Amino acid sequence: MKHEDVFNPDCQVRLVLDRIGDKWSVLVVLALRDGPRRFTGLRTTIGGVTPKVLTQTLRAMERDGLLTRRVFAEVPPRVEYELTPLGLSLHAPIDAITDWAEAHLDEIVAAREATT
Amino acid sequence: MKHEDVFNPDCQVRLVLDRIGDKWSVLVVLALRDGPRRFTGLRTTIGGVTPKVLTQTLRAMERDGLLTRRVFAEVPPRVEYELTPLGLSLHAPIDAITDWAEAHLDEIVAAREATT
DNA sequence: TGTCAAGGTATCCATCGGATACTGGTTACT
DNA sequence: AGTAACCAGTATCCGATGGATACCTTGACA
Repeated sequence: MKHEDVFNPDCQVRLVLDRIGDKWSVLVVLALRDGPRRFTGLRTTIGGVTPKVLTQTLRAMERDGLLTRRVFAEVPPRVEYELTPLGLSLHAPIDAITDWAEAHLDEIVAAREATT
Repeated sequence: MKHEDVFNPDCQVRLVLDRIGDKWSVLVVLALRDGPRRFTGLRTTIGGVTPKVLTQTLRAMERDGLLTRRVFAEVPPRVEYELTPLGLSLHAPIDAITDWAEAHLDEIVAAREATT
């Protein structure tokens, strides 16, 4: 089964693309690259994300088995997020994209400004 | 400049990620893999996209230099979309993602259903 | 006269992302 | 005793965005 049927809206590869294509998931994976992080740490590291949306993103990624959420019964509360092996394996494709983005950034910016 | 500053909301890599992360752009690139296509061809090939959104996607990709739009002065009208070399170069990272998606699909679906 | 083709717009509505404010339990400080 | 701080989120509201549906144009043809 090659990805010819990616064009089918019910194709499950589409489900995965939508998750990866999510605005914040990629950044969460990058932020967790070097080990577990806490909610506020993620929030301040990833610039521009609001707590509501970060929570939604983390919950969705947890549902999909990309990361684990561990709650410590302490005060003040502590919650640690950590990538699962599945989540870690995302680094390869994500690196492919960020590398591409860095390599071709100027072309895109140039094209965009040419039509201004 | 490594992608440490991807976390900065003003980082331009983020701009590119948002474009790639767009729900339909990836599918457009895949649909144009084998050469130019016409609007209706894209529309029917890519399941579930409405004309308005497809137009928005194509216009944005054109602005960013990922594809060209060629209008033939005929009746009925003919418009062909074709990837630029820049757009073609996207296939490498996109393949990395779709391959990952196909490889880990069942894990994700299993995780998702485990919490149902 | 009416219909069809292709490549879109126009219009409307639902959903989602984002901004801001607030909560709760405990410990530390005054 | 009172109060501020800490952390991980909710609660609420609003504007932007995505999607569904209907419609437009022009020329050939029945």
